[in-house]
Amino acid sequence: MTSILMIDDDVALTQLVEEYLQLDGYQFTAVHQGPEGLELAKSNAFQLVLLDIMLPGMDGLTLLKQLRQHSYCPVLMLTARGDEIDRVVGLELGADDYLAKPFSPRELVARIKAILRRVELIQQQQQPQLSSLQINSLRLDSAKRQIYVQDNPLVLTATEYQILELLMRHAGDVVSKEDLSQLALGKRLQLYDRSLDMHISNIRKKIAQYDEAEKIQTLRGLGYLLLQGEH
Amino acid sequence: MTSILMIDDDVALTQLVEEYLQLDGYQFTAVHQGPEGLELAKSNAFQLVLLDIMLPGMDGLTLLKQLRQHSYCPVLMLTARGDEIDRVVGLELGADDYLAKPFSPRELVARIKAILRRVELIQQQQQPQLSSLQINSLRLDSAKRQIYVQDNPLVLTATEYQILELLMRHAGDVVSKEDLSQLALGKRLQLYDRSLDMHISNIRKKIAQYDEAEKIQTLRGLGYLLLQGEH
DNA sequence: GCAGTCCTTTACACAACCTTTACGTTGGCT
DNA sequence: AGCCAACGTAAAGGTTGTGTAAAGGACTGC
Repeated sequence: MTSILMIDDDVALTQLVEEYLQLDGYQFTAVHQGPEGLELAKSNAFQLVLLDIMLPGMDGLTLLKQLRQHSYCPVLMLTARGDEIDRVVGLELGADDYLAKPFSPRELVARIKAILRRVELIQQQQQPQLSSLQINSLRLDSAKRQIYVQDNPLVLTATEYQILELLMRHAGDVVSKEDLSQLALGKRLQLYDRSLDMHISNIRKKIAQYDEAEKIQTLRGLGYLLLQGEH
Repeated sequence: MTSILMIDDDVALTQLVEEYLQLDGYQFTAVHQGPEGLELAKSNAFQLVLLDIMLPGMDGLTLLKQLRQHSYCPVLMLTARGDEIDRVVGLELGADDYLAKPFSPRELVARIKAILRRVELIQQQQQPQLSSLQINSLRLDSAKRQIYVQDNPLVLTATEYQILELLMRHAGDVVSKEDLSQLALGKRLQLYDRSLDMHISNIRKKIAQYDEAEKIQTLRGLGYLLLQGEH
């Protein structure tokens, strides 16, 4: 059961959110005071915290800062103002995403799911994994931190290796650019940020040296995909 | 029981509407002051709000804006003028539909039903869904975001996938063009807007590559339909 | 300092995609 | 039958996301 904690002084809003999230099968708890919320969040009993920036008693950003001393529980920030500064500060303090009020329940649910999916991806990464993996003509040797194309070792930079390993470990599934950026580059994907595209381009070039057929597929608007099996 | 709130200072009109809506089995409440209406609407006790643009005490658009900070309760705007500007502003603020006064009670009821039906569709969308689904020779794998025709994977664009998934999840039911447009294209269907028709046409072509018999049926004036079972 | 390596940004080209236009067809209606 | 609105779809148009070369920074080791 996925439990979500909402810290917001707007009681009507928390009730609305509660209805929607329970429809989606989430366990929901709301508190309306900053200090109380901090205590609950620190308990690590929740998989996700929805945090209002404007709180009576304790500012949301302060709360987030204190929470981060104890817990890496994912946090989705909410704010009444479309305030860019809060946004930047919040993301720097370790918020996982940001949503401006007013928001639609649908949008909220979508953001929540995106965060939870990414957390799951990260946890998968951390679990003991196959140290060796063969995808078509690509072979991953994670002990040696080396990837081969038809037994030719690829000369990859650290970032390129991470991206390609991610794609290989999820071969057959689409991996979104947002996920790749957060997991391999360690930053959120910004509008007009092309650096991930460049890494993909470079990886493709290096693979093509040895195997013209082995391709990273592009799924426009969705992400990248390494096809499993025959093509 | 479906409850409808009407915010309009024209008492004669609210009484007229009350008669018609009660005939149709709706619970009806009318208030004639903006602030009072806002409070009631924020309570989320109503499934739909009929909102006059011209209000004493508080402008309808202002009211809508404030309501949207707390609630995504569907709103049908009413206005005395055939004012396009109000219309655009209102829809941007998140009104669900717009009706120019004077209107016929029949038209009003039709609009109300359309909104409620769509809200229900959206709520269905939000509920946990089967990740896999077979409709005749079509198979949906929503985890992989892929649809197969007789085990051949379809190459669909994001929009085409959304449309076909919607049709598959409501196989056996007619899905209106208005609903498809709002849910898959994210915009209201405009007069002479043929883009949805084009998407349907393209989807049909792609399905026909693999199965000539599998057809999306057209129900003239109603929408599209994917037939369940044998045809 | 300088060279080397790597990541990111910039800039432009291109391809994929969505929408509009235009014209043909269909089906319900009187 | 004849009309008209709704629909089918090819082709053109416009928009957006992606591919990639080249330049710009940041960092490291010498």
